[in-house]
Amino acid sequence: MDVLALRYERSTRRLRLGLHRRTVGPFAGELALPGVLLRRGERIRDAAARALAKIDVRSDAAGQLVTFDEPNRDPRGPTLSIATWAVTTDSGSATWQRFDELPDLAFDHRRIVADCRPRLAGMLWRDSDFTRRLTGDEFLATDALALQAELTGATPDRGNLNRTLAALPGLTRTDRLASTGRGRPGTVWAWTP
Amino acid sequence: MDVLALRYERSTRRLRLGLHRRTVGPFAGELALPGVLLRRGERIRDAAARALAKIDVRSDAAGQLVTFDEPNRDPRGPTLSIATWAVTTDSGSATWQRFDELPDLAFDHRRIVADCRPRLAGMLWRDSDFTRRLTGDEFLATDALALQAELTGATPDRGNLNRTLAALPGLTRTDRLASTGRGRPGTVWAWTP
DNA sequence: ACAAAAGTGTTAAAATTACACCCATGG
DNA sequence: CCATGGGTGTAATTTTAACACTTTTGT
Repeated sequence: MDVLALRYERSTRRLRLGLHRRTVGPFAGELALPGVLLRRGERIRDAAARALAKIDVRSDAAGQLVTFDEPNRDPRGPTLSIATWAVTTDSGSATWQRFDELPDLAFDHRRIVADCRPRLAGMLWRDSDFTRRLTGDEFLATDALALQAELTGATPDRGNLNRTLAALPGLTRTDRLASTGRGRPGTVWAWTP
Repeated sequence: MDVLALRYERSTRRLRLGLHRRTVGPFAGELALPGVLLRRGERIRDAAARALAKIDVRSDAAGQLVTFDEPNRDPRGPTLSIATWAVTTDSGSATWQRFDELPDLAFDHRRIVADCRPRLAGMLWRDSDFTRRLTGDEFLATDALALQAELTGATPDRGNLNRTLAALPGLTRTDRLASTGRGRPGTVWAWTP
């Protein structure tokens, strides 16, 4: 069970993946996705929470992405890996890296990330739970832009994204503005419930 | 590990799911998806083959759908279930039932099928491996129509489906016709490689 | 006034859907 | 010649994408 722990850093407008430096076992000293072996009868969600504890991060939710079953992925022997996502606001003890600046990772974790990134990108704006956790309760269109850019690797059109936001159920634009320094201040978007 | 074993019956133009009557354990006597417990280090594909052996069916390929982890799904204790699909032409020793005429099933298998059916429907025409196994090397547009109807529960528009087929890479319409009895004979579609 | 940042408007292209109409075969 | 099944044509609708233009702020 490996977790893609995501954290959106509002100040820098970067989306980062939480990595964990291994201390033991194979690939000791290298960075890896936080992961644990699934205990018999354990729920995926609980295992994800255990994995996140490795980087001192809390997150109450996680969703499953895919299951990898290549027998050679772990030199200790063949194991399944269920890849899951989680979103957090804690920075914990993790090393946080952007998707576009990923260092080498232990096991087949680069492959896992490469495989899961487009899935996460596809969930943005479509999976409201996922989306809302990433954006937080309130955000600016620029944050939305940054999130999509970080996930997909390409900056979307501002105008089109504004319309996407306007069409999202549960999301409304407030009449408040937020200034970031220079330039025209942006409108604050807020989730309803 | 549970397998949704699919079989397209050309003569009746029905898509059927292979079910297995349990002889032991909980739910003995009831119908269930063929499944096995994943052995340590076993590949999903191999486990699926073992499961299919329960209904005396061979199939060289399978793909994963989702993983279910509800702890109460099996009265023997909490177990994960990776749902996978497989397509076969053998009838084996299974009970074959249409999606729309599913009897009660053991465990949470009805839920699994309900959850996976739309996923399978979404794979049709998009996942060429899956699609090709269902249709066989050659088929008529009517078979395509039947497949989509059986998977989605609604008959699509014939004209639109014809165009969908025409746009599929690797698929070509031959100049051969096939008569089914009464009515105008249909054109044979064939996969290239 | 100008550059930077945010937002609106308009249009083009593509995909989805719906439906009317024409063709080929068996009785 | 007509019912049945198969196929083509056309148009409306919606989605996605692209790009030009306007507004608001700080310096």
